[in-house]
Amino acid sequence: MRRAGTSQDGRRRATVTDVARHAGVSTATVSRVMNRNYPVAAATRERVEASMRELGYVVNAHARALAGVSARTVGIVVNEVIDPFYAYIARGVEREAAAGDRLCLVCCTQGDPQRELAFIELLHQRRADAVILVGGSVQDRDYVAELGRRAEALHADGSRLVLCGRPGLGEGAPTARVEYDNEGGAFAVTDHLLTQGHRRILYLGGPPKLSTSRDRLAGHRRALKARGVAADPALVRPGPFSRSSGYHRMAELIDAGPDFTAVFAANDIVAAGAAQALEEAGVRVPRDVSLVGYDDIPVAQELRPRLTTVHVPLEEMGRQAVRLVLADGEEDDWREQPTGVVRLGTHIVVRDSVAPPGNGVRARRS
Amino acid sequence: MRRAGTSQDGRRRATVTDVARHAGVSTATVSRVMNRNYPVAAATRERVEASMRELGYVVNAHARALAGVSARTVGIVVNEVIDPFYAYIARGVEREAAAGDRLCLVCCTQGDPQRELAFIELLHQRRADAVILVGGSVQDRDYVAELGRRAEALHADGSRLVLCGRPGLGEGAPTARVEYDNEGGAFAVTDHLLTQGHRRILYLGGPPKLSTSRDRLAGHRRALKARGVAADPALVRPGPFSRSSGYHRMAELIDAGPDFTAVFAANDIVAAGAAQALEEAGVRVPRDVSLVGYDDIPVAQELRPRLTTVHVPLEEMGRQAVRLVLADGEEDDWREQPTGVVRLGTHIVVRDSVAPPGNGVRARRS
DNA sequence: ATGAAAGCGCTAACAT
DNA sequence: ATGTTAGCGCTTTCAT
Repeated sequence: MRRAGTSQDGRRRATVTDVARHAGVSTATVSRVMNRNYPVAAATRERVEASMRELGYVVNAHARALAGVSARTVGIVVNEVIDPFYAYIARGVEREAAAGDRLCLVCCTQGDPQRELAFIELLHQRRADAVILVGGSVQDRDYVAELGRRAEALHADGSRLVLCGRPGLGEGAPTARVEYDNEGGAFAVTDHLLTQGHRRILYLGGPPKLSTSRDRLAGHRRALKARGVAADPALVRPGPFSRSSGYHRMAELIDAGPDFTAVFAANDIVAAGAAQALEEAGVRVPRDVSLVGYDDIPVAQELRPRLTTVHVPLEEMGRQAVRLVLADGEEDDWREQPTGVVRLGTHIVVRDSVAPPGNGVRARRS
Repeated sequence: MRRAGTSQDGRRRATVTDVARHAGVSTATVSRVMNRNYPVAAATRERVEASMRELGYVVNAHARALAGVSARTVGIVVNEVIDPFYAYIARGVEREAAAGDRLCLVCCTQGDPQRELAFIELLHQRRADAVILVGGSVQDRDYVAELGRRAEALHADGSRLVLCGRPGLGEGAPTARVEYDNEGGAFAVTDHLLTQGHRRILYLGGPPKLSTSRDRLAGHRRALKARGVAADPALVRPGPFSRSSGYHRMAELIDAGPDFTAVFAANDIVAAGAAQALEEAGVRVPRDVSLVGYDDIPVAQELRPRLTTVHVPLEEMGRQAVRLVLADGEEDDWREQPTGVVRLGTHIVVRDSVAPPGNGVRARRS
């Protein structure tokens, strides 16, 4: 390995010491010029800046961080950057971080909790100002306990674990949280279907262990109950949050499933898959069957008919996640408390995929 | 500001020294245990590891980097994380980086070249192993020269500037490059339209100063020329790479534009907007007018009719970008050379949005 | 307004 | 196999 400080062409890179010598000042002065946090004579400043330019000086962020300055970094851990749900949240985080003059370390777990833990560790090693965990997770007892320990460790180092769109870790854990009304959105959209007259609603759910899935299903059930509609277990079909899963589950159920006149897909991606299966089976939306999704990502507007769904303020969640723990300039007072929760609303957005019950899909077991 | 090394509860965080003392060994041994790069007696190792656990020791990546070890970080600079074009490339970068045990700093410029420069600087300060610039850019002379200087500076510090899907910086610049056959894809898809019998093809281009736009337009023109079809300037309409721009430009041209029987949108997003305008105007695709896009991002499969487009190996571009400059383990031989280029192919993917010329859209100026 | 010098936490010679 | 120690490049008291 190349020795530290030695460049490709063998010339050492410039350091504060070099700049100081070149400008005929001390390193302290150079530091003061860079950080503008202390008075420096205009002439001196000029000279130092000229030297920096001439030597092609680039400050070493690691040295700076080691000397006790914040690394100005926030870490964000998501399943998948290409999934719009995460991408929008990531955008919010990135923008708010950039506004606070910070850079963003993005980590993708691909849904693997072990990888999630590993990334938290890596971000802790880099002394990230905050570590933001995004999206639903398995709520396994041991896992939650382990996360609690990590939260503790981060907090002890002056950083913070932020849970964005996922449940808390229990009383003790020093985490901040950004929630959205997941259950409420599911309630609202189910109620919308009910209001149109639907009674047999097929629920194409998410992975059953994910907190997000559970909350949405809970909202759905509460809505049914509120209207006194019996919850038929045959109408609840959990599965992965993927387009292909939506497609396959839907195709299967059209072929040999229970009767239904409406479909509630637990997210828009699953809805897109379901829409294709419906289309291929010649089932017209919304004339024969109504369809709704969840999240309100762009695909909802591209589907035909355009998809009625639940809007989730994804980008805002990302922004709040960083704002919650990183107040720049202002007094630290209330932010010093280790836990803080922000709760954002969701709302239904009505488009063209819902109508009163039509022919529906009838059981036609072979 | 809280003093470095002092945690929330006032207890100092553990350092190698603490671990060493606790385990009754020297700091060197602790380091050797962590890095597994040197023999350590099994018993000693156990003891050290126990101490690390007990003290909740988390290595400080900055101290490590300062001591001369790579920061194991790659920087990626994109326009926008929620744009699938960039998101897929970012995914490739992230995965390849993770495979090489590195973390990924993601920066969004929102299309602003100044911000791009600022991010390059920030990534240099953090001593990223590589800085990957993604997507087309303005090829303004001064700007290219400035980028060249940054490439030089990075290279002098043992890092590398990688241009991913954008033109080189000229002979001298020590950059690596990942290209894709942008011009060729545009040629192929135009030729496809021509083969179907189209002669009046409306070209809904990208921003005229972007290299990506230029290359695509060039391919389009070459295809026309190859078939001896005159290039009508009225049929070339540049504009932003956005859905709304596609929508508005299309609507306007339907209303009061030149005749055409096919539309080539310079990317799928623009195509999605155009498709909506066509739909609203009652122009049927592909019966009345054929439509093609570029990039082959997921929306192409959601549109109805499904969009014929040009596939670009986005994720692979991202992977290659990091692979090109960061070979782990293997000999450095050929990678030592400051410049390297990888060129990836593109290919047309035929779906349902193209047919022989139909009624087309006729000029009906008000 | 500026300088001198003591760390920050780690790694890698160099010793033993 | 393990210990000693000299930096890595910066910030920040404490002097002046």
